[in-house]
Amino acid sequence: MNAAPASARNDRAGVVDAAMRVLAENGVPGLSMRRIADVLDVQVSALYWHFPNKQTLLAAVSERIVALADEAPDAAPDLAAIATTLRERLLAQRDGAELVSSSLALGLLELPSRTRLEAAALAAGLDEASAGIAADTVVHYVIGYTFHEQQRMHAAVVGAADASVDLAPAQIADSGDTFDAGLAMVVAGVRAAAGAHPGEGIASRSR
Amino acid sequence: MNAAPASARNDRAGVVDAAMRVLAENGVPGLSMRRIADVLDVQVSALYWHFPNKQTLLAAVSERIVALADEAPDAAPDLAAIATTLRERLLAQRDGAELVSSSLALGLLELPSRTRLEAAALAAGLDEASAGIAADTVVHYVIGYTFHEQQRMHAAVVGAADASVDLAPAQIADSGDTFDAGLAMVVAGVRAAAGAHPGEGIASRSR
DNA sequence: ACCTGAACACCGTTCAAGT
DNA sequence: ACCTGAACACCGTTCAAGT
Repeated sequence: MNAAPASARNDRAGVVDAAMRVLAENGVPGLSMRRIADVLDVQVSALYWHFPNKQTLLAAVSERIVALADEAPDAAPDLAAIATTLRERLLAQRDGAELVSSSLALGLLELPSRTRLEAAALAAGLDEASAGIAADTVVHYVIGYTFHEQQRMHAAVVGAADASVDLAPAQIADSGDTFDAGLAMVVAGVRAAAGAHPGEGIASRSR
Repeated sequence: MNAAPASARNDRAGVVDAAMRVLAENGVPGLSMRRIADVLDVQVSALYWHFPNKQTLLAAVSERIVALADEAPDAAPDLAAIATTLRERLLAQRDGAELVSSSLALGLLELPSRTRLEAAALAAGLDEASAGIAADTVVHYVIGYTFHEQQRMHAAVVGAADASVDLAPAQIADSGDTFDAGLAMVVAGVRAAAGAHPGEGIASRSR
C-alpha cells in the first residue's frame, strides 16, 4: 500500500492541508480552487479527482476545523464547556464559523459537538426530542455569534486601512465576556426546559 | 423579457426591485450584477452608479427584507412574537436569512427587530447591558435556525432531482414547531437573566 | 444625473488525453 | 491512480466616454 512514489502525487488529506494554508492566508474570499492548486503546484482540474466539487472540499476543511482534539475521557458533559470548546475551534481558523456554518447548512458536515451537547442535555433531564432541539439551539447560538465576531474582526482590519469604520477596542476586547453572557442565557433556558417536562409543575426548582 | 421603457432612468429603489426579482427566481447563487442589469435592460456598469459595490446593493435588499410592515401601535413588546415576525420576514424571501446574516455580519445592516427585542428585554427587567446581549442572542438563534432551514429547503429540491439525499418529510413539516421549541428555551433563558440581576440573586453588585 | 462599451483579472467545472 | 492542457460559461469592478 505504500509503494507509491512519494514525489508529486497528492491525496485528499494533502489537498485539505493546502486548502487550510490558503484559508489562513487569504480567508474565505480568497479560498479558490486555483489558489489551492497553486499551493500544490498542480493544475486546477487535478483537484476534481479528489473532490467532486468545491463545496465538498470545503466540507472536508470544515470537518478538520471542528474535529475534537480530545477523544479522551469525557468528564461530566457540560453544555457551556462544550459550547466554549466549539467556539475556540472556530476561532482558531480564519473564517472558521462561516465555513462550518455553510457546510452544516448544506448537510455536508456532522458536528461532533452537537452529539455531545445532545448527551449533555439528556443528562440534564431533557427528553430525547427536547435534547435534540436544545443541542441545535446552542449550536446556532455559538456559530451565529462567532460568525458575526469573525466577520467584524476582518472588517476591523480592512476598516483600519480604510479609516472609514472604527470599532471601539473595548467592544472587541470583551467579546469573550459577551459570548459567555449570551451563552449563559441559552444554557439557563435549556435547564428550564429540563425542569418543566418530567416534573409536575412549572416551578419545580430543586436548586 | 419585460424591459422598462428605454427612456426611464433607474434609481436605487428600482435597482433593488430588480435584485429582488432575480433573487426570487435564482436565489443567492444566481444573484449576480449581470443578471440584475439584464432585468433592468442596462449595462452592468450602470449599477455602479447607484451602489459602490455588490455587498452594498445586497445590504439594501436585506434592508427591504427585514423592514417591518407594521409601524403601527406596538402592543406589549413580546420577545417570542418579535422573533417569530423576524423569522416570517426571512422566510418570505428566498435565501432571506443568508442575505441578512451576511449584511449584518459586515455591519451594513441595522435590524429593526433587534431594537424591539432590546426594548422587550428591558421591559422584562434586564439591565441595559444584558438587554443588548439578550437581543443579540435571540437574533443569532432566529437567523441561524432560519438560515439552516432555508438551505435545507433548497437542498431538498436539488436532492429530489439528485436522488442522493432524502430528508424525511416529517423533518421538514414540523420545522415550525421545532423553531418554537428552541425559541422557547432562549426566551426562558432571557427571563431567567431578568430574575437574577436586580433582586437579591447570586451576584449582588452594588450599584 | 445616469448610462454605454470595452476591458481586466479573475472564477468553478468539464473532459479528452496523458503516465 | 493521479495529473495536464485547454476550453466553456461565467464572475465583480473600473473607466473613459457619451447624453
